[in-house]
Amino acid sequence: MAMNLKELSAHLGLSQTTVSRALNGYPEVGEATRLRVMEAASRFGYRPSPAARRLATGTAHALGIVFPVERNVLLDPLFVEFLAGVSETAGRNNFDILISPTTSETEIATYGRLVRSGTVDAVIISSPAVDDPRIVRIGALGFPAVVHGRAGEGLDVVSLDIDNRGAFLQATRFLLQLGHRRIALVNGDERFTFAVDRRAGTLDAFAEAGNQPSLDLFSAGPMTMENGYRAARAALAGEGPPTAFLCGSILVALGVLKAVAESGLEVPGDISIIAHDDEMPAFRADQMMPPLTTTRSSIRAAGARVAEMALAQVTGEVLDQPHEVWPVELIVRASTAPPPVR
Amino acid sequence: MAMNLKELSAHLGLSQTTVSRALNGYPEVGEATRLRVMEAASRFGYRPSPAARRLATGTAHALGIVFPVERNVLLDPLFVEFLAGVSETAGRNNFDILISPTTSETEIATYGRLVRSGTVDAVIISSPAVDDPRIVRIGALGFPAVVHGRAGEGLDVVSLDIDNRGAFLQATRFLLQLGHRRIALVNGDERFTFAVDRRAGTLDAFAEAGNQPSLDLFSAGPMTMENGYRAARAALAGEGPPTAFLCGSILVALGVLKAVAESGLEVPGDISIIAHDDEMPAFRADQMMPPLTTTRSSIRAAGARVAEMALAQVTGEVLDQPHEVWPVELIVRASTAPPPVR
DNA sequence: AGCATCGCTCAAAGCGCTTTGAGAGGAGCC
DNA sequence: GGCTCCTCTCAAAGCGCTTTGAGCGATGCT
Repeated sequence: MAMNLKELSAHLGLSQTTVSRALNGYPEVGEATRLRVMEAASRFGYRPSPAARRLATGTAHALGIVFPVERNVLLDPLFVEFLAGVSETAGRNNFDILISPTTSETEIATYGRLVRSGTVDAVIISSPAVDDPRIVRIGALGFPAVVHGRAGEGLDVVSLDIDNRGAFLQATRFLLQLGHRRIALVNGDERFTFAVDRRAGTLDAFAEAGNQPSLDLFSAGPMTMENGYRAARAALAGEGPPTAFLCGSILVALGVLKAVAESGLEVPGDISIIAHDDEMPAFRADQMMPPLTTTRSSIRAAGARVAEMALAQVTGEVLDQPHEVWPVELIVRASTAPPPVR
Repeated sequence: MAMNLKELSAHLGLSQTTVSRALNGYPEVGEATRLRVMEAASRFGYRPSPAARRLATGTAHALGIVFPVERNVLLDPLFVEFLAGVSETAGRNNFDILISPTTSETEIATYGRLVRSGTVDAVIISSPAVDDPRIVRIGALGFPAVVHGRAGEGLDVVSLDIDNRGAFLQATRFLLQLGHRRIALVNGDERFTFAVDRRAGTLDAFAEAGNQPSLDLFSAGPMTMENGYRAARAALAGEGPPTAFLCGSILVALGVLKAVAESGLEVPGDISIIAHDDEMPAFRADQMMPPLTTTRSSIRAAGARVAEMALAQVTGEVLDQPHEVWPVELIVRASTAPPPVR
């Protein structure tokens, strides 16, 4: 087994106190002593036992993410990318990441367990629903948490979200300016805040321009290719088909593209497409045919920042911005054009 | 804070020993006492502190997965699905899952840290490379580990793999029987064992039939749509284009489908496609157009079994099968047909 | 010189659990 | 009754760390 503190201090002829303090950067220990301790520690490959430290300090040095085993269909590739972001900062600060598997029904209980057992110091809540009971619960518990998405109004839970509403406002505004009127929205599941916000942004643009949105062209569901395909088929087959599609993700856009192609229509000649791009490396908007116009925001960077915000709370640091909202860029590529004249 | 053992036993008028034993199912405690203890524990919502238990027993009650922050491009959606499987069994046994973020260079060190610090009781190694140093290392350490994929010969590390070689043997055999001769393989990165095995299986089928494979049609790379598309474009543009494609994943097949469509060819009339299907719920082979012929194996089920194997090692259970290899089914759907006559 | 002050170090007391070794009481046997 | 043998329970000793409160020279001030 690895060396423990007792042995190390014995080797050094110092007390455990001094060694521990030297290693943890307490000011009470002399610089010369500290150096000597540090050197010996790395020479012997000493690593304090996390369990012991945890027990003694009550801090876990870990971030918790509850992993919804069944619901993940919605998020699959996005989740990994987000996780990668969280990982990056967590790793840099020597924090572990604990994934707690759970089913929807027991999800709240799982959070409670995580919180109370002291296995983690802070919790990250991703893709919150509207009035998400998880957030309400965590808020009530007063436990360090960061929501990736929009947290309810009154709750003082730290959150980071991208400006979904602004993004879809911009995107829709752009389509309207190009002359599109019949615009289809293939949204994510509207129980989630991000989807609600996107819908709102889309409507904002119509209101701003004084145009009537065609609500029959709005749909919501899991952000998969399959659903994009299905929604687009349905929209294109209806009377008064759309001339443009707004898609919740690149995956959805892929499905839409396919449906459009099958209908013998062309992008962007007949149909314009704008998708929201979370920057999944496996699905790059600029590599699609045609390269997609997108509203872009790195979900990975968001993950990294969310982790930072969580760590800040753990260390008692005060965030000057408890609710960050990141702006989203509209990147115009080749999937948008004025609607066909007829 | 939650109640601790001391308080609970005080309430019950029993010693900590007895309460602890009652809760952990030791035989020394009377049935009546046990019931009384259990009842009180759940009534007070008592949960033993993981940290304390960890320290006392030296067992972490957690499984470790090292999460390669950069390499994940290859695996994105697959990884989540696998993780979901691991989660299921881990959760059922009250094991936590620790994700340790790492970059390729420090990956081995990360494993070492995980192993030595006692943060986890077992480690899961996914998508091993040929002669993967991680496995060699873990094998040398004698630490409980399960490899998802093929573990090197001599190393006695428990592993679970699907029969990649057999799968591609079957698939290729099927294509050969249909009359295809120029068969393209769009493989995963051939540093990984699964990809090597698939290539081998493909060659096996050619050898078995006494045919020459067209190695110029074989390619390898990340299993993304993009790469599938690129590989297929290249293959179709060359002289002596293929009449069939073998794809490493559904994603790859999607890219191939697109390239085929762009070349004005039809599936399966002009081109047959078989893909390996890991059963990602977001990309269902039977929902594609046309529904894809696949070699199918649930990566999620594999994750669940891998976790079981890891737990077994932790509890000292002996696995009668330290190297499981799961058979893979060939599911014939609508993307395969005899090659066009000309 | 005498006092307070500072810098450095230490012994010891937890943190909340498991586990060892032992004891108390009852049953079973001669 | 006296003995052993179970059954059930307990006190106490860790697990490896942090942290409190104290001690002990050396330094600075009057």
